[in-house]
Amino acid sequence: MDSTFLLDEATRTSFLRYVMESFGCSYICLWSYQPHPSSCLRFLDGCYHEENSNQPCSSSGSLARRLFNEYCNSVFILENDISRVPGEAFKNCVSYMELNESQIGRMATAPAQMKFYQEARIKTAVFMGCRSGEIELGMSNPTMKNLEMETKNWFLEDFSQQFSPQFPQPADQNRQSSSSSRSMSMDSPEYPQALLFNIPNTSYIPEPLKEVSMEPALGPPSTTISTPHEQAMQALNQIRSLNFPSLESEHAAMTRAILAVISSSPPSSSSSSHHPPQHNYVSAFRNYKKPSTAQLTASSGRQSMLKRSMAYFKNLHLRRRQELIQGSHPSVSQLHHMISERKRREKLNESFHALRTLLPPGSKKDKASVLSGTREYLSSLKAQILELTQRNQALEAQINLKNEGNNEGGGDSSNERLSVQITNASEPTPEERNIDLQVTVRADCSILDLVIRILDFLKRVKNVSLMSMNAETRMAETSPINHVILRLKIEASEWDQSAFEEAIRRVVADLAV
Amino acid sequence: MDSTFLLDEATRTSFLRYVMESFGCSYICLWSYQPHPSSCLRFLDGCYHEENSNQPCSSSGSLARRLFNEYCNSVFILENDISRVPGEAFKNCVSYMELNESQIGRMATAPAQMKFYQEARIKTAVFMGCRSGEIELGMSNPTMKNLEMETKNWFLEDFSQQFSPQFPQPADQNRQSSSSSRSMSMDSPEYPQALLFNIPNTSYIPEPLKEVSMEPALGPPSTTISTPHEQAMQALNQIRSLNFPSLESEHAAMTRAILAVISSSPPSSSSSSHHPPQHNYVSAFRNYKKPSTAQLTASSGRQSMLKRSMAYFKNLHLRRRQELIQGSHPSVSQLHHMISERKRREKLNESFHALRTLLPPGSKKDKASVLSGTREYLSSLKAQILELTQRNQALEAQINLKNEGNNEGGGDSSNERLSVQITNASEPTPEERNIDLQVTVRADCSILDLVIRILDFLKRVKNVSLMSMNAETRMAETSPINHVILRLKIEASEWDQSAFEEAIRRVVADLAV
DNA sequence: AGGAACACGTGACCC
DNA sequence: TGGGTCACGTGTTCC
Repeated sequence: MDSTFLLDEATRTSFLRYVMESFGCSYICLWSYQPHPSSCLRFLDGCYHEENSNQPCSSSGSLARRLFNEYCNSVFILENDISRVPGEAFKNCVSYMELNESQIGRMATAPAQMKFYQEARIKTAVFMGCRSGEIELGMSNPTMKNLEMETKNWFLEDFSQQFSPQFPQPADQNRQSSSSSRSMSMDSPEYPQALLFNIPNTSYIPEPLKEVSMEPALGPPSTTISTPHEQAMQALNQIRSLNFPSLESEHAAMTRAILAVISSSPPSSSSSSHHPPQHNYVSAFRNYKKPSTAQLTASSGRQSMLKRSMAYFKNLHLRRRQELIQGSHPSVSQLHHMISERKRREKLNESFHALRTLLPPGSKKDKASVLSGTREYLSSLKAQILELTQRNQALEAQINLKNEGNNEGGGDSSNERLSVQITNASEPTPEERNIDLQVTVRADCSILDLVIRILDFLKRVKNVSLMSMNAETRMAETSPINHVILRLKIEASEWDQSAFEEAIRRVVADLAV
Repeated sequence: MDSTFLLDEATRTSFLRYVMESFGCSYICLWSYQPHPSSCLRFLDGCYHEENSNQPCSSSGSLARRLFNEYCNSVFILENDISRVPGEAFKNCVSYMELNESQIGRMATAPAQMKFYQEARIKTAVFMGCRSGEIELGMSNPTMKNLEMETKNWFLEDFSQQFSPQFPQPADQNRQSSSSSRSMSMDSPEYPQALLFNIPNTSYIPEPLKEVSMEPALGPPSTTISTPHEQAMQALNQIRSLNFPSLESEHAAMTRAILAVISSSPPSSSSSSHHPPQHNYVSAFRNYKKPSTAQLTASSGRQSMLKRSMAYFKNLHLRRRQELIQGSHPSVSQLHHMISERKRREKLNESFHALRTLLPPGSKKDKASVLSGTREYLSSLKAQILELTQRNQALEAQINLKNEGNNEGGGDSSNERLSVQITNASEPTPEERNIDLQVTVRADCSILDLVIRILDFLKRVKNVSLMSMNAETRMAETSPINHVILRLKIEASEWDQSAFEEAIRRVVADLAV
């Protein structure tokens, strides 16, 4: 959820307002952590939406709104020994913390804050902590089912923590403590319309839907419903399927809505620029796969979050309906699954990105190319290593024993008295090649003679010149080891390596006793 | 489609029968290419399903069935100059070839074949060529829309060819030649039920559906329908949605059906073993991700094809409905998209497999691990290379310029052509000392000669033995620099170093021009 | 337009 | 039985 804090101001405000309207919560606040003077949380962004029904809306802004503004101007010093909100979720790194009415009354400390909660009739408040600070949202209505899942799906990021947060509950509470934090008092049944207070009346409902939107007027209570939860859900669904009779229409409406909200660049009042069904949603949705400007703040920037929101909303209605059919289990399970899958994908993509940074630059950026490119690159590296190691072995053999016959038994791999090896010192070209000729004689012969023989022989061979050479005698337990390495340049178009090797072998054969 | 030929007999037979029933075609034949005696196509597998309606079904099998069997026993020699079916699609590597009634009458050559076509009232025949042979299927009903796409989706594999096959059409034809091979004569309107002749009656319809299957009896002709295509489609959809009232039911029914067919191991008559809703579908669907037995015949084995079929059928109904809404274009486009995506995925997975073979064995097999493992491995290889190269450089530097500053200034400190230096390699003792003899010749002489001279001289000197030596030619701007370093052991109590040096100098003097 | 590439949500499967 | 992995079909964006 840190990415919410990282959004630019316009997008963030729009996003928050949209989230608020979608959830039907009364207010939403971003509390930003600021270490400067002393560790504290300060208001970063947020808004409050008033119930326009039963409130004696005074001249300029209601009392609740004034209290909200005052609350927002408060600063919350973080202290270790006091449990208060906001602050508690941030301090303890609790990603989700849901409080009921009595709890918020107990944990609120600022005077304006407490008065605001009462005046706005806040029944449930949620505090979500992250590295950047804390997100607070509250609602004055019966909470949605699985509010935790819904909010987490919006704000997401580290979902690896457990689902039922064990935040430090205030010890005393006389209400029902039904182990699940979703427990909610349903004693004051509000009008279900208030749940989505903004959807039916605001003007961003697409035109073709307005005619039919009010037709089936909230059918009779009907059909015995058991739990309050199901009641709420039923009401919610009725509202949704009431305003959006068909699936496609709802998708279109949602899409248009979020686009209208998002693409309004100035974060001014929420009631302007309502007619853009012209497809100018260029602001936040282009640059689909171009995070090339080295931004990449979190693993998923704003685009990811916005697109995620879109997709989420598209499927919300479907999931809701299915939820009604077979209880809440598949939904929470599904959401869990969905989020896990997202995580998996993100992980995989990160790996892809990481991998491609290791590849030689200039290669294609697409996923398949990364894979095949990696394959080639890997084999080339392996070949290079092979070449280097054997070259290194030659050099090391040459130097190691420069000092003295030092180490253990082995020495060379073979136990023959005479060993002649030829390796390519560099990539051979048709008309020229550099080779390393390595001769090892395990016998008590004079290395002087050995070298002279070889050099004499080389002198008689045409087109072969000596680039450099190296010779030494190393003492082993049985017999001294005479080791000669010569780098030769062959300037011949045709080159019989095995014949050359055999010739060398004959030249020095009788020295190997 | 070669994979169809590669299935084991039981699965293949079941699969073919299922395809046949799904498409509502009358018969289906696999013609296998056999080069042995002479290039020919022979019957490999297939079956014929009779219209059970208006045929005077004689004692044991109808006339059409006997003709079909005779047709299957025919052998089709492949000849270059004759266009006949089967054979034409295989010869020309045409992956899809759709013939109408008059065309099959013209291109059929075997007598039994021709009679069978007539007797069974085959209106459309499709021949699909592949490397293994040819797949033929025919139907006596108005063909489905986009038959080509449907069949290709079943048999798939190389779909990269163009969509409208330009197979060698028989030159003469007096019917409508409407450019698209989908054109079909609709002059004999059959009962729409015949399209899926088997579904409503066969016994593998799951029980809970049978009660409702006949309820809404094929509503009135109603609702002005324009083209024959739409007419057929509408009928088809009515049938489908008539027998399977809900989507989920259809999915379940399809699943159960294909499982029942597939899991019957003996390929006997199609009416046995009908009650296995017990989940024993172990035969073809386990080993979901274990092609580890080095089989992997084609890029997609039997499991892939079967699962593909399942998924296809699940979505068929949906696509049909959508097809009705917005014409045929999105369907063909969608299918294309789908298949391309499949190809892309297969490619990616192949890359994954290939990559994982390059990784050090014993690492995890899962995709993310392959990626991250590759990342580590790659960095480790890179580090190894870096280490090796700089070790190499160090070694080479150590060898090359054992002693003095060679590089920047003007090569060696002295500008003489010949330089002979002697330094103590270790602390000399009275009776033995190790010295480094360093000879540098700035002239275009042969380093070979230089070394030989020195060694020859050393050989003649008593009490001096060669421990190790090193020689190389380095290119400088003016003339090449020949550099020889020898470590000598002197076993003499008295040692005149300057005399020795002078002797060396004389030995190589004339080489320094 | 039309292919290529990607991300998404979902069903299935294995441990 | 749930977390993790995979493949699938689809929507979307870029070229």
